[in-house]
Amino acid sequence: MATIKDVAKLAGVSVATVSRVINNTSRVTPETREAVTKAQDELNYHPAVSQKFSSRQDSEIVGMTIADHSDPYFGQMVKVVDQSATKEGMSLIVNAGYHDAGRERQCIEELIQKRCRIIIAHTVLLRDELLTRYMANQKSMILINRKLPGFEDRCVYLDDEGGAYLAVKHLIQNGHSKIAYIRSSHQIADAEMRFRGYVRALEEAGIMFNPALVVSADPTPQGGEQGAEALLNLSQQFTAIACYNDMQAAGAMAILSDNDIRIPEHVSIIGFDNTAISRYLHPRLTTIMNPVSAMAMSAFAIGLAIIREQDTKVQSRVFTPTLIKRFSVRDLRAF
Amino acid sequence: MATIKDVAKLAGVSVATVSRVINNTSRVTPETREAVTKAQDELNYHPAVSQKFSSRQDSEIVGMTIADHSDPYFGQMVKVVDQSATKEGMSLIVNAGYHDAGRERQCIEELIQKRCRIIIAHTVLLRDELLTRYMANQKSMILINRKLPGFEDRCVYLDDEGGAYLAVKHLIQNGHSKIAYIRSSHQIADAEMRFRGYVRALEEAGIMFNPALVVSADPTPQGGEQGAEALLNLSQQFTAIACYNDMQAAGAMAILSDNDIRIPEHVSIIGFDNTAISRYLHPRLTTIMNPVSAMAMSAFAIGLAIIREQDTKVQSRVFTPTLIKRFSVRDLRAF
DNA sequence: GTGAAAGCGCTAACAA
DNA sequence: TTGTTAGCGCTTTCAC
Repeated sequence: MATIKDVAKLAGVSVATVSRVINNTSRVTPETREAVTKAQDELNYHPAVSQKFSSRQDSEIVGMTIADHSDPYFGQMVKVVDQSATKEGMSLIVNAGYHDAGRERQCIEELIQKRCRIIIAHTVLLRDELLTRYMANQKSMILINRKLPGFEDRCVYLDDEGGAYLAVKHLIQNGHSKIAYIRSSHQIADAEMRFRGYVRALEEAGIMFNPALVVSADPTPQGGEQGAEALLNLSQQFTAIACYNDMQAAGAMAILSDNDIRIPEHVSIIGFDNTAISRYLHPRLTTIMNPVSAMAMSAFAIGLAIIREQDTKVQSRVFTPTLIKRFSVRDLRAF
Repeated sequence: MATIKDVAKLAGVSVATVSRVINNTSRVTPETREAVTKAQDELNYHPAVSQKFSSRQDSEIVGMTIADHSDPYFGQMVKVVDQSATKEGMSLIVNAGYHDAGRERQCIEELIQKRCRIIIAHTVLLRDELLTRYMANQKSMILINRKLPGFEDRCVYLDDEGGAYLAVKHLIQNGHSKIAYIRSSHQIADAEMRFRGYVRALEEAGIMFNPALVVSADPTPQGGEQGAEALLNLSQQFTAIACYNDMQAAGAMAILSDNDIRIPEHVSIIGFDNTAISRYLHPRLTTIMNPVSAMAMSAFAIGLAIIREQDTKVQSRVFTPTLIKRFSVRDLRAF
């Protein structure tokens, strides 16, 4: 691989001059520029970015940690941050932890070692203590989907409890009272919060919480299938199922349909997240809007404000989920 | 941010020693190691990776370009490469071009500038000429989903034409002859190849190709909706629709269903790619398996073999799609 | 086992 | 406008 020296030699100029034409950081005669450019592509020269910033302080790269590249939920987040970063002339690196605490930590460590200017971390398995240390040292590190005591101004998250509450309340308002819940088997905060929202909605309506109506499964379509099967095997009565997320809802719907249980005629179902898929299920799935893109944008904006030393108060931190009515919930009161 | 110097000073040793304990590249007394480690986390020191490799030749990073982070199709690819890379102790950087030729080029350029050891490029808009130049200079650059003349040994791709042929042939074998096709509006090779497969299957069966039965749309659910609407408005007769991909099929199914057209009773439908979503549509979608993961693994393996100077002949390059029968195609001959 | 010092490829200050 | 040179933070010889 050719270096700046090679280019300089071939063009008959100094490395400084080459550097100048590359970054056009100062005036250069058309002839020298020409000579340099020519040498440059004759040698197929590509400046090594890592060196570019080694002499200076900064790096112009934003780092991000997510759980899983193949999960469209994160895909959406990454896309938004990527495009925002590009707009600011920064590049993006994203590391995935795949639901493993050790890897999650390594992801963050790697971003620090790569000297990212901004770090947006979706980390769910790291202990508060460790995370606190990272946050304290990385001034432009933002947490997404997590509320860390002492760093509220750098946390962006959804009101998960409120979202689930909204979902279940919607079912109740439609006359449902025997409401099953498929929760996420992952030991993470939002799983717990959503579950609490379910319980609160029930309590508020004076409906007895029945533990037998709650099953735990992976937050995936497969999980939804298993959850629905478990629910059917219980032979408990229920007229509706609330799910941890749309993926589970998709799986559950498939199983119900396989068993000739019609949605929403026989059983109503409600999801969470408003994943792209939810609009294309049959029937189109009623769900809770999770403004992932807006949250990701906000996280990036906060990070940017920090490194630009601008006011950071403008950005939203906690996001409110909203109900998206489609066709998977039946109004029992009408009959 | 603390540097290796700071650590050395605090630990009362030389930078060389610090470097040694960090990489444990040579024996060090337990006491010095202890002192260094202590200084290290007292200062919250994280070695700057970019510098680590600046003195040497290599970088231990693999780069990848894709079209869109939010597309699960690419998410799957990225995940596989990520995990393979991690297994080899390498890290991954991925850049997305978002269906823009300029950005696509920039993505590759960036990976080169970051000195990736292996580059896996999914690039569809770059001209052969330009790509040839990159391939010639980057010996461990692999193309995915593209066949570039002269570099066949570094191209991994699917037989798209064969896949679409398979899909349409399946419809024909089930007694269909009025078969509509929703093609991708993107000007890319695989869109063209899949379309050709459709035409060839028709021709081979002696069915007249009817241009009026072909509509063009985005390779997304929205595109599928538009495509299906267009098809319905044409008021042409058809008993089946073959789609460019599963996303389009999902959108098309929703529209048909909205119009009380039953699948597969009234209209059969077949997708392409076997995206996760396809199993959860109603009815479960018959589609063509696109072994993205296997292809991505193979691409990485080829890259790895190249930098390891190992035999590269072992890996598969062209992948064969297979039919996945589910419930969206009706057998007309049975009636 | 450890340190001094050269070198990696680049930028930026300072001279010319 | 251009060249010289110090320096960025790290690794790696080569002595000791």
